Amino acid sequence: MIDEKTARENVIRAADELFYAHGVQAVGMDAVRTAAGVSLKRIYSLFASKDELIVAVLHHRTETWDNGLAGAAERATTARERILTIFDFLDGWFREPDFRGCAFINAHGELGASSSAVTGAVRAQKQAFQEYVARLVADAGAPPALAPQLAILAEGAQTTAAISGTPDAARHARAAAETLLDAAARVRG
Amino acid sequence: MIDEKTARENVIRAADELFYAHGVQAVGMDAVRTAAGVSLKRIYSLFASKDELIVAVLHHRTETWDNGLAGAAERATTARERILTIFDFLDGWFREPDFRGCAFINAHGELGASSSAVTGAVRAQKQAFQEYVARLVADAGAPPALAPQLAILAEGAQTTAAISGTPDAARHARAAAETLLDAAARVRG
DNA sequence: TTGCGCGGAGAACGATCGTTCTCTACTGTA
DNA sequence: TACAGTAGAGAACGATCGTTCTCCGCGCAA
Repeated sequence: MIDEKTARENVIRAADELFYAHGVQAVGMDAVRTAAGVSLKRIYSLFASKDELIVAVLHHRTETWDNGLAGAAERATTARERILTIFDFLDGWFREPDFRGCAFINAHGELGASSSAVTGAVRAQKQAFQEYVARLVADAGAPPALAPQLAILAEGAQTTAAISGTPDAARHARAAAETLLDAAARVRG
Repeated sequence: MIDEKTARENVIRAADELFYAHGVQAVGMDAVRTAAGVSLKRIYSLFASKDELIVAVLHHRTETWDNGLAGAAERATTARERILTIFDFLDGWFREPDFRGCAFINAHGELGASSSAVTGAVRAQKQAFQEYVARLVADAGAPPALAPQLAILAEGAQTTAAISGTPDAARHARAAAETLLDAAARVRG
């Protein structure tokens, strides 16, 4: 038998892929069982309900996102460059063939009205991203008001890329971010 | 009996409110029937399927959105101001108690993977908005590259406001738009 | 070898959904 | 009054979903 940790990971990874590709409600637990290779009984011993599995998947997505962001930031030497790597990271993501928008935004649109657990997980992720941007903005010595503006650019790029089906939004958002950074630098001195 | 036009309007209006408040998949046709006061048989004589009703609702939302945007723009005298009224319009919308994000983004996240008709309607609306912004940018004599940047700000403000539950994003996006407009004017001379 | 406990496969259950069908009541005409 | 046509109310149908239950087979102690 597979040990509990591996089984958990298999279920979350399979559910993540299916939920992201088809939407949460369009994927039945049977499909998760088949994809994960873990029996339904086992799944329900690991997660009390589908709702709990959804939240676990969102937490897993948060880690993936954070790691991707941190990995992209490593290539930068200055705080300003580190901010711009956010949009380079988005650009690479948008070009992945199975890109289908931000899983958190999608989950919120689909379940936000009915599941407060989902709303909480999504809100926590977005707030963490806001704080990440705020740290970078502070490191760059830019005014704090710049942070939510950059975060809004990143959010808008994600929905625009998802709906349009092209990765152009990353480039546009990056250009806007540069303009905002330049303007902030000009004001500062 | 209600005439066909009124029945159609009643169904679309009822479905729009329910879909927006609870999500499309969470609302059954029975609930639409009850809210619209139109029998199921009649609904299915007006719309071949739920999918067709969803698309009709999205078209109705497009008109509402266009009218709201045009109404806000009327108050402006210059092209630059007309661009900024977009964010004033968003601000007012975000403050409505039943605001729950952009219906098109929500519908795309929920059904975009399974219904190409929904994807098409959503994509058409977003493209129309992009073109609207592009016209205003041209009227303002700003470089065309500014248009997608402003549109991305508007999209990002909508998702940020929906998830955070506060209307602050409209103010932040407006400030960013002003900076971008100023920078474009500075370059132009 | 025998008995036991546990896990896998998937059938079963109750609820709900989109869609269709049945039955009844009403309208207008001769 | 008798009749044809239509629309409303909601029951019915088949499918699907989340969740639970049953049955079977395998590994291990004595």
